[in-house]
Amino acid sequence: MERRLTQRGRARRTELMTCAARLFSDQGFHSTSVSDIVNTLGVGKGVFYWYFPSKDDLFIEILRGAHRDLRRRQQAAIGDAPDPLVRIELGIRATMQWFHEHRSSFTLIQFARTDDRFSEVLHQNQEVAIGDAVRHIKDGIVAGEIADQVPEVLAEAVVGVTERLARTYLLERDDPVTEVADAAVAFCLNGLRG
Amino acid sequence: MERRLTQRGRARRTELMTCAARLFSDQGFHSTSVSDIVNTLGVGKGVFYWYFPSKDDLFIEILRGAHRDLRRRQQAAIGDAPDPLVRIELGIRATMQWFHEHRSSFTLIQFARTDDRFSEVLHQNQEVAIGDAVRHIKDGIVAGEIADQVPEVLAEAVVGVTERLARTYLLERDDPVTEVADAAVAFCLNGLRG
Amino acid sequence: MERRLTQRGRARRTELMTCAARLFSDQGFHSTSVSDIVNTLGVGKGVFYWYFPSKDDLFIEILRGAHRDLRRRQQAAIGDAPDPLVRIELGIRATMQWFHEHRSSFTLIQFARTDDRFSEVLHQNQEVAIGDAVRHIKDGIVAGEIADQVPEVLAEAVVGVTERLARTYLLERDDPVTEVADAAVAFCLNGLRG
Amino acid sequence: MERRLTQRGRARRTELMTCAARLFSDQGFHSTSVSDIVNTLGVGKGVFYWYFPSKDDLFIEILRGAHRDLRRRQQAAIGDAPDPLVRIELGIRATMQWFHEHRSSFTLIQFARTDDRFSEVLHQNQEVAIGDAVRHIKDGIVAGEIADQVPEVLAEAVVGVTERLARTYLLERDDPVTEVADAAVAFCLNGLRG
DNA sequence: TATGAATGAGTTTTCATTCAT
DNA sequence: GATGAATGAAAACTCATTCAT
Repeated sequence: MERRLTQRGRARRTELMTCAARLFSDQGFHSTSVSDIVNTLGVGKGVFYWYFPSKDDLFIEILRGAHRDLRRRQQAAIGDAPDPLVRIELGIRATMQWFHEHRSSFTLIQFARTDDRFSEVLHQNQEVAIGDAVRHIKDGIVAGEIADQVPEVLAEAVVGVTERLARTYLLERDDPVTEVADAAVAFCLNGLRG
Repeated sequence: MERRLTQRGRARRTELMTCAARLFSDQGFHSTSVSDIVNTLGVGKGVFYWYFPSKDDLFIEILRGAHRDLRRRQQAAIGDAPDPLVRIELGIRATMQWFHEHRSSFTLIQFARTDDRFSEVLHQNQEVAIGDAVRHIKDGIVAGEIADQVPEVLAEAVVGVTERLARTYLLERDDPVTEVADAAVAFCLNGLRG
Repeated sequence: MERRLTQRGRARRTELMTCAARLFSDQGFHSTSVSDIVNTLGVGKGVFYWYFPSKDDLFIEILRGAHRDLRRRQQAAIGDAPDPLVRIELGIRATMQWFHEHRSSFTLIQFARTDDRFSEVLHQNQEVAIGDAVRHIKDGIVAGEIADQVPEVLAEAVVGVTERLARTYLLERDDPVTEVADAAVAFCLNGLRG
Repeated sequence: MERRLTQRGRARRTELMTCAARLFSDQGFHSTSVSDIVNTLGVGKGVFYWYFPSKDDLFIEILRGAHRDLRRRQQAAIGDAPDPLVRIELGIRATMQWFHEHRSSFTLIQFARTDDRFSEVLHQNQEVAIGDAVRHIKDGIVAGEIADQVPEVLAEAVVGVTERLARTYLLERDDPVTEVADAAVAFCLNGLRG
């Protein structure tokens, strides 16, 4: 039941999502109750169900928002750079930067993968993301800059490196983003060139 | 409170762990209740708590067991191969093979990362695993076969590729292990050589 | 987490306390489950935990309330009677009367003493009660009406007599309060005079 | 089903009772499980049910034993002293001494009073104890040494003082027995003389 | 006698969701 | 729009007791 919200209503909604995202990533989705969320904001429980049909739906919206944001960032960074390898490099760097600025979203995405109810949502987004990378890789193969391997697999590998380094060095430690990005780019470009 | 278990007791315990691991990975940790586990085995609820102090503890034991097993497999595969790059390749292949045979454990590990109560356990094991890889990489650098980069970072990258490809192609799809392993090895060795 | 209760909420809360107190004293604390309480009132189980964080907390509140009430009664009865022995007599009589009207509270207090989780609460209150009596006794000693013994010990003795007679004759039998009070007063005043 | 026990069997039984009594008084009856008891002794659970039909029965036996022991002590102390007041004094002192040496039993008795399943057992014993005291008091009244009041009530008062002082000064604090006994005796004899 | 294994009803507590006001 | 109250199924865990060996 799509609600038509007033100005103030939209603010409330956003407030709820931000607060929930923080709690989810701090304490985990399961350990955060709807009560926790509304208590943190100091509002009644009805408020929550006025804006969201369920806790799951809220989480899904958060996920969708995060992915939308990340993708926007990647596209903005890549712009219209002509060289495929450069596009990939810019994509990796933008991703790192975004993970760095949105640690909590990162955690949420990791969790969502482990729960069937949410992994579905991720898949859609993942496919888009991988699809983007695949296009650049295909271009690179055509241009002879990238080894002639299955592009999807190469894309997955790049994503694997990026996420892993992000988790280890940006989340668990707090290393400088540029250095981590440098390392990811170096490893990936070598991996791609073959 | 360490219990002295009989032959039969040890069997039960193992039975519980196996059953729980399967359920956890099929339905998720939170969606699997202790009742589910004991009902699946057709035993009373007390049985569970005779062997494990809590659901969390059981899970932790499962995690520990899985990591122990994986590591044994890696070490067995690597044997005493002299060349660092070969060692790494053998490690990657063994890991892929193990992930393929123990999909459920793989899922559990992914989940464990998202919950503070369990991630701690993983960290200890991860450090061991990364440590293993780092040693080979250092050897490779000395031998001039691997680019002179921070060994830990390279190790993380290799693990990132391996896990990502395993998840996408072994779990979500059901592709042939050798091919997936080939791809991972190719990408990683290129990435390492720099 | 202090809740802001409405008129109706406060009524429910009181209802729960009254009902629980009765059940606890009739069947014992351990033999009364939270289910018993909510079923008796014909409400859902969540109601209980909306008003009290735990069964233990509820019991502690009941204890606190009882003691507060008893003390008010004693102070009202004593008023500003000038003579120390008279004050003590009025205190004993008020206590007897209160025990008579609140048999259930009496039972609860007896039980609370046997459990470490609750005895602590009692101690605080007991100290207040003994403190009251001690003051009168000191006055009595100064006035030469009471033997020059350790006031605290005398106070404890008076309390011992009062509680014991209350239990035996008011709870177990159902003797007339005034007679029991007369007996307690007589014995105590003689004991005090020395 | 009365068991005929071997020498060793009787020892085991006693061992169980002693151990249980200590645990019950330390942690409370309800908080001590049969498992706690057998684990403390390092034996299997079957042992318990070989010697006792149930946890309740064990507790009742402990209570009976304690009272039997206390009474023996009182009678031994009183001996054949001719004067009623002296007999009472000796009884009080013996009781204090016993409470001092058997704090744990004291705690158990207090608890037993709050549970219908056990209070019955106590009542039988209490009546015996009060009966003893009543006899002395009647003698004292006849001899003109004690005020002409209802003997049962006076006996209860004496018991009330004794138990209260024992609890406060022997259990909660750890005051010297003789002094506490002196105080109890003084207060009671004055109370009785009228 | 003794042990470890098993039972299962029962307990406290949580929490997503709904409802009356 | 918003609140506090209420629901009730379900979860984790306990424990006196019984049983097979």
